[in-house]
Amino acid sequence: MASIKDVAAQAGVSVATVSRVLNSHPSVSAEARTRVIAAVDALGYRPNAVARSLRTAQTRTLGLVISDVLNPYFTELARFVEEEARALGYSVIIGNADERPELQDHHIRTLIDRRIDGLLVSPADGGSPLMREVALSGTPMVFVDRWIPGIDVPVVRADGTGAVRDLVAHLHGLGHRRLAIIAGPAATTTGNERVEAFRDAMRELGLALPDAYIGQGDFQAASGRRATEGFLALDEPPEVVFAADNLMALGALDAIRARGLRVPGDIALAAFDDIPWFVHTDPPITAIAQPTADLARAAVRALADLIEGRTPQSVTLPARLVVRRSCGQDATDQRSDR
Amino acid sequence: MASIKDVAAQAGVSVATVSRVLNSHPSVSAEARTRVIAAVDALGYRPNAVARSLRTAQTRTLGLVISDVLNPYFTELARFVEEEARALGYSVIIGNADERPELQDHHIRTLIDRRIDGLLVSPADGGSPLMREVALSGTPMVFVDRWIPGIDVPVVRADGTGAVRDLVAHLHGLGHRRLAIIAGPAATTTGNERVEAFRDAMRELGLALPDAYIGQGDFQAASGRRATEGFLALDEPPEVVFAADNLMALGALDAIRARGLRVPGDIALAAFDDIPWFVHTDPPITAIAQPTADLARAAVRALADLIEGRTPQSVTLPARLVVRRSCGQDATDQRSDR
DNA sequence: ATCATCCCTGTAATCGATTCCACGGCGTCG
DNA sequence: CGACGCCGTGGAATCGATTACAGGGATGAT
Repeated sequence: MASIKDVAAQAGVSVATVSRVLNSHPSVSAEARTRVIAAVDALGYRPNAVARSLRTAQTRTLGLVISDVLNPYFTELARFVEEEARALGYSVIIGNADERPELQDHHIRTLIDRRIDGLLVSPADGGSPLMREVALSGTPMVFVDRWIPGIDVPVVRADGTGAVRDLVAHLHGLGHRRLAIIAGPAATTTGNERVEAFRDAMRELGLALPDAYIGQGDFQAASGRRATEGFLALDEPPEVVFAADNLMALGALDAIRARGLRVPGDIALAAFDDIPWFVHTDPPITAIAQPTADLARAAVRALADLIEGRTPQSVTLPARLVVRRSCGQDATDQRSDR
Repeated sequence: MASIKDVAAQAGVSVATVSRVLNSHPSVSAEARTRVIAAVDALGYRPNAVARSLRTAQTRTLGLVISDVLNPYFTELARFVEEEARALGYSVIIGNADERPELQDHHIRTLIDRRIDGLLVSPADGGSPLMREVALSGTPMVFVDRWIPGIDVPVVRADGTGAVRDLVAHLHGLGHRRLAIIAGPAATTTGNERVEAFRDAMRELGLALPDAYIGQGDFQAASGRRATEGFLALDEPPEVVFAADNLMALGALDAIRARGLRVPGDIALAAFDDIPWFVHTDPPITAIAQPTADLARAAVRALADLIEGRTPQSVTLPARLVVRRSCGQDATDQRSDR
């Protein structure tokens, strides 16, 4: 593979001149410039990004560590993150933590070793020593979706409290009183916040949230199934199951089906995180939709700001309720499907 | 960030010795080794992967260019690719081509510029000049899922002909005679092969595949919707729509719903590529499942073989039919759901 | 004509690793 | 006792870029 030296030789100039042309430095004569350009495409020369990174101490690469790529919400987030990053001239390396803290640490390690310019993280846990160390070390870092209290980096996330309140009101309006939730891991902010928002919204309507109606999940489908089986085995099972993410909702649906029950006839179902498939499930599932594309864009921009020395903004965008048929029909509550 | 020089100074040895310790070179005295190790973790030193890559001319990184991350099939593929690569000591950089050839080229460009050790590609088109050039240049490269005729690199893919034949037989057994297909782009191998397999299987049963029953899609949901609308507008619409991937099946389902028709009562639906959501759609969708994890593993291994100087294997694994309810009930044809 | 200035260019240092080569010390063998 | 070989070590070259610095030539001003 041709190097800058070969180009210099071919063009009859020094490597410095070649470098200047490539970086469109002003002080190069028109003649030298054309000769260099000719040599560059005669040789099919492409600058070695590794060498360039070593010298300039920047890689124009962002690291994105997400909790679970197979979760459509995160897939979509990753896709928009890459899109915005590309628009700003960055590449993205995605690390999939699979909701496993040690895997998350592994990815952070290798990303730092590769000297990525900044890190976008949706933490799978409450924060490892490594994560604190990285944040303290001055590596530009932004939390997206989930964050870690006590680590002082910008956070870009959706606020679901309003939408959860809307959801609970919707359920209440349909006559449901016994509402259960499948929570995410307590170590994640989204795990806690969604339960709290749910509890608060219920309290406002004078409903209690007994412990038996709080299932412990881990944002994976299997845990949604287990938690739902637990609910269904109660003497007085809930009338509604609200899953704190889409995969657990899928598991819940499995468990309900396995019992031979029907949604929403026998039990209602709702989920946090809306995804295209929810339109096509049987029945279509009522969900709380996050503005994923906007979150991704804001997160990348905050990180780029941090990297390039500007002042980054923490951003919180509202999530919104999307009513479908999985909680029952309600003539006063019709909305568009997507 | 501490460099090897700092470690050398701290340990009172030369950088050469530090490097030897880090690479577990044999000829280092036990004493020097312990001093170096002490210095390394006193300083929290981590080798700079960029510098190392420059010197050794290898990055221990693979590039994966896929046609569409939002397609659950490719998401899953990517996830298993990363898993296997990690097991072999490689990182993965994913480039999402979004079924756009120019974006695919962009990603190949930047990956090559970053000097990835090898490239895993599921081409979105029939092959750009760039792709041919890269293949010829000796960059280790492997095609996965789709491939490009005339470019001589190992191919890891699933063979769907058997499964398609099973599907057509299943449909025939249910009494369906007018079968339509939504094809993928003609520039992709999977786009063509699936149509050919379908046509052949139909011919074997004495069924014709009129041109009007071949819809042209691009593996995206919207095209599945359009093609299906076309079918439904025919004087004699098909009894079955077979979508060549899961997203087009989703679009087909949309179009069928929009017409107020029911699956499978009014029209049957089947898809290539099975995904977890197909169990939960209304109705559950009959699909052809690829052994995604095995494909991913085989592809990474072939690429690693190529990189490390062993002889790589092209691999073709069989896909299999998974019957659900979207084509109608058939007592003789019951299988487990997943 | 002389000198300062500006423009263009090249030489060389540098980034942080790896690795070839040479060298000093010590043990072994004849 | 001398030669040889081996082991551990350090110096320095190298990978492919960027960039500070210096120098040469042309130009303009005085």
